[in-house]
Amino acid sequence: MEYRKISDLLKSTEFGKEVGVRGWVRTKRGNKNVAFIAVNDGSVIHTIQAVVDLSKIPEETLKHVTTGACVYITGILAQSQGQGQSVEIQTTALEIVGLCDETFPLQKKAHTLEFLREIAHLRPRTNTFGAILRIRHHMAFAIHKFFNDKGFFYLHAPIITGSDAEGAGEMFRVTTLDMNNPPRNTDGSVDDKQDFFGKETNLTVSGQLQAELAAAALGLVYTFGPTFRAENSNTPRHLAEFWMMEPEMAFYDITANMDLAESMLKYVVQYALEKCKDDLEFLNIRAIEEDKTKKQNERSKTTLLERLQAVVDHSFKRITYTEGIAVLKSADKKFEFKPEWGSDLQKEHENYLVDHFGVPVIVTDYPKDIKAFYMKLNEDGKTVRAMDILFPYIGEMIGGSQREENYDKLYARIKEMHIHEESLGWYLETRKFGTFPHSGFGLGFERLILFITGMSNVRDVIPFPRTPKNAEF
RNA sequence: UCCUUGGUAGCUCAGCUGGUUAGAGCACAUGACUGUUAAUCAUGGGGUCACUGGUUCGAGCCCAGUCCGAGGAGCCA
Repeated sequence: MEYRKISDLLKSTEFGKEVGVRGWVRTKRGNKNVAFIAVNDGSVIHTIQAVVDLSKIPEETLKHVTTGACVYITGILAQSQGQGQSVEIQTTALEIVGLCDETFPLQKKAHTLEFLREIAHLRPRTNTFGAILRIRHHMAFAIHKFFNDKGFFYLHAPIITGSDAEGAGEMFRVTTLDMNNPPRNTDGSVDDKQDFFGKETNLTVSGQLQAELAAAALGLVYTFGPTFRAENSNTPRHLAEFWMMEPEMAFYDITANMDLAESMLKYVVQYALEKCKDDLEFLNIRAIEEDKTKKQNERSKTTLLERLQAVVDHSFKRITYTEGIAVLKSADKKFEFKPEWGSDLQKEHENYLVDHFGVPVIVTDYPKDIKAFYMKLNEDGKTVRAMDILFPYIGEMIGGSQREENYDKLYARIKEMHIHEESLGWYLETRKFGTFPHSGFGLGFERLILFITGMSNVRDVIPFPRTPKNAEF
């Protein structure tokens, strides 16, 4: 007898063969003659039904088959006599490996996502989170596959950084100093020279600058790893610890950059539609059910599966920031913030643009003053070669740019923006020694998963979310 | 961080204008039932009304503060 994955057994036609499954009980039903145990092992969203003849299995054993218990079940694979499933196991042996008493918080009913966040150590055992975690895996794999197939090299950017000038937000300090009694300089400031690295260090907020260094040697590279922002952001789209994927391409201009980003997104969405069918169908129904609880005007006009298919089928709309502002100004809608050339697009503006064009929108050529120092200046001297990809429900999915490769212009920009140039000497040297045109972008992985799964809070698409005032589990 | 909103049984929620012993469904326990599909039916146990203080003859309900959650905004991915 061989233990098998439920995903295999549900597809099997080896009726009459003895098989075994190992997993966790989702529900038990029955009467005094027969019991039905639904078992899930995580290999698929579905359960397999084990049929137990009560004259063969002691009642004492069956008593401990409770929701959440871990069981090993052996039996004969058979075509089901019931309606709900095609395959089932006629149980010959049943072993309770892990008891689960009535204090187990997951019940045979729907729970709110808020409650499940409080029991994040148990929520992978729900259908919803099982589906999300499987999809999350497949999406990470699809990203690696996409880039590998295109000849990119996966670069491991450092998690600990000594650079304090990346300008992407508040950082988490990394130190081994005694917080209660740190060594101090004569002026009272903390003496970082005595710290582990001999200087102030932090957790990375981006792997981009390191990726640029590697692109100057390997040509096409990407990073994919955890990223940390100590911002006090309390929104459904922000985490203090999230995963970011950042490709960096030598000899790509902004257009090639956009082409790559668009084809990558289409590739991974298509991959999900093909490889995560069962999970997506479950989440599709889940989203429809959830929608019914909302007010009429807040309900979505499309289903999750329709939105995913639409991304694959349609080209993204590409407009410049200046054109975008013009669209917003002529819009038949009152904005809380008036669209004005020079100020950043507000959430309501992004939403309007995406809604207006009905497809993901790539906005390019933003005013230089609202973008990062490393973006390439356009001939007009006012705008930079930035590109943001805006998605329905999500907002900014990708942010990228062509990089400024001219040493003098980049140096001037660093000065202009009062950035600590000493800590960026190594970065500037890429422009000094064989500088090259290049581009790249950053993709927030959780935001991608949000879009793919139809969930609405990033805290529900990462196993153990870290947010302000919350680092449980 | 700001604005809005919420915290009542293990879970989801009701609780009227401040008035007797705080309710329901699910879950759980016991029993019934010859194949169930979140099985069904009957019976039963289960409460620091987030916390602290105040107003009142009387507070789940009113007031103040604190903690925590959610939504929106900002920051961003």
